[in-house]
Amino acid sequence: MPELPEVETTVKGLTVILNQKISNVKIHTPKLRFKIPNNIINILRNSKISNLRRIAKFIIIDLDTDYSLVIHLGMSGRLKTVNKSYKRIKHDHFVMYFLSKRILVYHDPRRFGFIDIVETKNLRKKKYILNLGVDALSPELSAQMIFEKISKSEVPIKQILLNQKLIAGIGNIYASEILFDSKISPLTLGKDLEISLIMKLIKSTRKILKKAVKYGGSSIRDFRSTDGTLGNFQSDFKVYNKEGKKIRGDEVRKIIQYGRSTFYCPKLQNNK
DNA sequence: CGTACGACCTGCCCGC
DNA sequence: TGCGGGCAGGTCGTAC
Repeated sequence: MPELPEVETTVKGLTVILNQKISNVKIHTPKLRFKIPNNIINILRNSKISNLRRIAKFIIIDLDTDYSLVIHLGMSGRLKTVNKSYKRIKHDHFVMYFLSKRILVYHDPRRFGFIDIVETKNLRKKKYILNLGVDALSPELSAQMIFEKISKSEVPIKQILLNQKLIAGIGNIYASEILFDSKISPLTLGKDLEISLIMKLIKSTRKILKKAVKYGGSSIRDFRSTDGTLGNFQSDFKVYNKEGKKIRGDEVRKIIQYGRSTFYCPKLQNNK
């Protein structure tokens, strides 16, 4: 998906609907990853958008009632905001119309994303939120805490970075980029990471993700923020999708870990 | 319990 | 040109 920076960029792009009143809602595809709740239309209609936020890779749209709309973009989900001239295209699954004539469209070819409506006070009790670890950009992310949680882990650090129960927000692209930046091999087992290396890893995590947010999300060549403009970070990938590229005398390699691609430089990423 | 892997989907790109 | 295979930003359920 959209990883943390793309979700953050999407949320920022949604400020155009802040305080706007929903006039109508259309569900064109009842089931995405999960079924869209039946009562969603009644709850959304005539309510106003009161707040927008991100929890890990989840988009939270708070209403001026007691409810919040939750959107996860899966692998290929996008939100676009358009004006009255909107023509529905393939994979536009869910559409919200505003009194202002602005329109919010959820578009998702693979339908791995989902849309939910929950009482705001119960949001943190939802399983998909409850199980999340500390946000990758939270100041509360500490090396000590991560060290304690992975000090017995036989799982390679690349896979650990993708575990949302530990650190939430990192996905497959930024995992490779973060490991390259911190000069840590993706193959290093959790139990073999000294605390000093974990500190380095956290530093790189903040550096890489903040930069990606600043540039408006990356990532994949066709990521667009809600107004349709492309993210700019793609030119900044050092290793992801760069198999064979030479970096300071080392060559980017592609390996498969747990069925997912990892890109890294074996000599540069030597944990020193 | 932690871990490993297939499943869920469509589209695109590559090689034959 | 067409077709089959493999791969793609994520996460969950199941089987050890």
